[in-house]
Amino acid sequence: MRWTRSFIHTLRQDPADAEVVSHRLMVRAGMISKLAAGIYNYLPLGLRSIAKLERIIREELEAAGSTELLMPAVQPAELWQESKRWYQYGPELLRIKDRHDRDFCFGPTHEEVITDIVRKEVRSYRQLPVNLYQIQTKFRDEIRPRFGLMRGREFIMKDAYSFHADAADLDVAYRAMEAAYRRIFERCGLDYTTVEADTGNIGGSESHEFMVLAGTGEDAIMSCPCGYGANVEKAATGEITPAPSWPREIPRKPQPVPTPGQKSVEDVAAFLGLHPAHFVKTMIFETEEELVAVLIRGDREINEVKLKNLLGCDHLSLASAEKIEKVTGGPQGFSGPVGLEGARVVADATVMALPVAATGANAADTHLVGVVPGRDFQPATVADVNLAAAGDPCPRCGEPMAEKRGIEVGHIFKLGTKYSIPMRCTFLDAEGNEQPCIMGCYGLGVGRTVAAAVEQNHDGKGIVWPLPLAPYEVVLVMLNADKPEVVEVAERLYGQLRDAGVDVLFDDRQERPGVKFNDMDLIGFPLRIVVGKRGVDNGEIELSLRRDGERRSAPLDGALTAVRETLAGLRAELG
RNA sequence: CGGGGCGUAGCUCAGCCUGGUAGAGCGCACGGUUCGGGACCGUGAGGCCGGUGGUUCAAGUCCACUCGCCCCGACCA
Repeated sequence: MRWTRSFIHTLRQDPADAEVVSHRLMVRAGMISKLAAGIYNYLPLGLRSIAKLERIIREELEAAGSTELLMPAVQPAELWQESKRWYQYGPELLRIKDRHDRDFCFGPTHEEVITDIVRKEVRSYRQLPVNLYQIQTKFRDEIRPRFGLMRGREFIMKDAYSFHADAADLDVAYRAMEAAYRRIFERCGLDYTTVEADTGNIGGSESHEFMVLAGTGEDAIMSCPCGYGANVEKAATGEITPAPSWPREIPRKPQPVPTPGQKSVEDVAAFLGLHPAHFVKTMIFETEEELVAVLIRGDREINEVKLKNLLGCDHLSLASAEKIEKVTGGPQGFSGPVGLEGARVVADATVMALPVAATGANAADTHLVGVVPGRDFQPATVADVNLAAAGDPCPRCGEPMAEKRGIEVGHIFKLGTKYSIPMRCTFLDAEGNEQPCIMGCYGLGVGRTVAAAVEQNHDGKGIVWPLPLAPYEVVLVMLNADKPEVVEVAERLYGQLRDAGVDVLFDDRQERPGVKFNDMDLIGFPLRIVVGKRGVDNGEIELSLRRDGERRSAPLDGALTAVRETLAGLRAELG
């Protein structure tokens, strides 16, 4: 492709509305442009990177036994009512009406549609398993779209769904898809990790996320050199370091002490000469049906996702000051478990491990010191609702874990029968019994993966594309485009490269060298070839890699060979 | 949904406080000089100052409403 025939428009200045690197650089490089909040145009350069990723995805999924289909973006409400998600999804689901006033939605995901497709066809266990995927535009009306393609409202996603006669067969497909995902991200040249994940709203038994590691990632993940990795929402820990020993005597019963105006654990601890870990922090949550007092050690935080799963509720939030006062009898900031009767008490294991503690007294400006868990209060439930933090011991090997940030680019689930039962997607087994299909689903954010690649591969000048995702692998830069001898050489070389099947963009613009070089650095083509008057006079061209910028000359008549060798070298690095 | 900010030329922004003929840089067009790391000189085109309604002799500027966009938050007792 010739630059002058393509549609490539770089920006000299950063767009005012772009915050993160990938968004900024992709807009500046002319790969995407914004149409509305969270909705982007994929311009020719951007689309090429997307298409390259899609090709890799297709190859690996087909190899893993999945078959492509394409489902409608617009879906009838009836299906979503069958699965009950029509009522569970909030405003994130874009609902629309047709001219007959019938309800539809723009699909944020396709479990309902695929289940409908499969239930209409599958009758017998002999027809299973089924494994289908699509690459398609989805829409989720996010509360706050941001970060360009990283978190748009409209986005391209690969989603796959599998249907099985039993859990063992689902496991086979799950492992195959997991392996396919690994190959996909490896082939893209991305540094990634997998983590155990919470199954969230989609539900199911087992789930893994694929995270591209980048300091700017939205998700916190805990990882251990031993190989354990988990989303912080799900992460377990080994035994947490015990609190320092109690610096005074343990009374026979809790002693109230005045703590005027001291609400936060840190403040009260300092005020009383104790360590935050000596405290039981009591937080009152409310769900759709009850109030719950949750106890956590004072130096720890509550993991609300764990808590939500434990309570099995749909809604979870901190209770208002009024409700706290009503249920505890004391103001916010002075709650404690001793004598608390208005709410179910859930204690984290770290609390029960405390030999003695300080807590709120459920009375204004008062705390209790010398509270012995199990003696002075008895929680209804003891569970792990602790939020893992950097340095906590790994649940598998006990070594300290690190907290890293990642960009979630893939998420696979064992769904089980969450959709097949309500939607009656069933088959007859070998004994003639009707059984629900066991399902898996497998998502991969296409645009987000490309954005993550930029997030992970850039420098001060622009993008540094990994070869497999670069919009073009090679850019041929013609300098001195007003010199006929240069034009002749450049045109001939471009023809050779094109005929040889090299993925090349020919910068045939009449621009000053500085402008061209800066554009190339900004867009980040892996291999740059420069043809200019200086080189032509010497019978040479210049090659350089974007990632190191080192230039080397090659004889003009050996140019094609040099390009091929360089590309072969880059491919070999990817394995 | 709450809080904050911003909407002025294709892009990045000034002008608004203190009302009085619409600005800069970049980009674009033309001419000239330059030409291997975002050149220089000259000339020029380009704006219902997001929209609506007020106040006023007069509104980009003040007021109200509205739409759009961005940021923070929507949890830590």
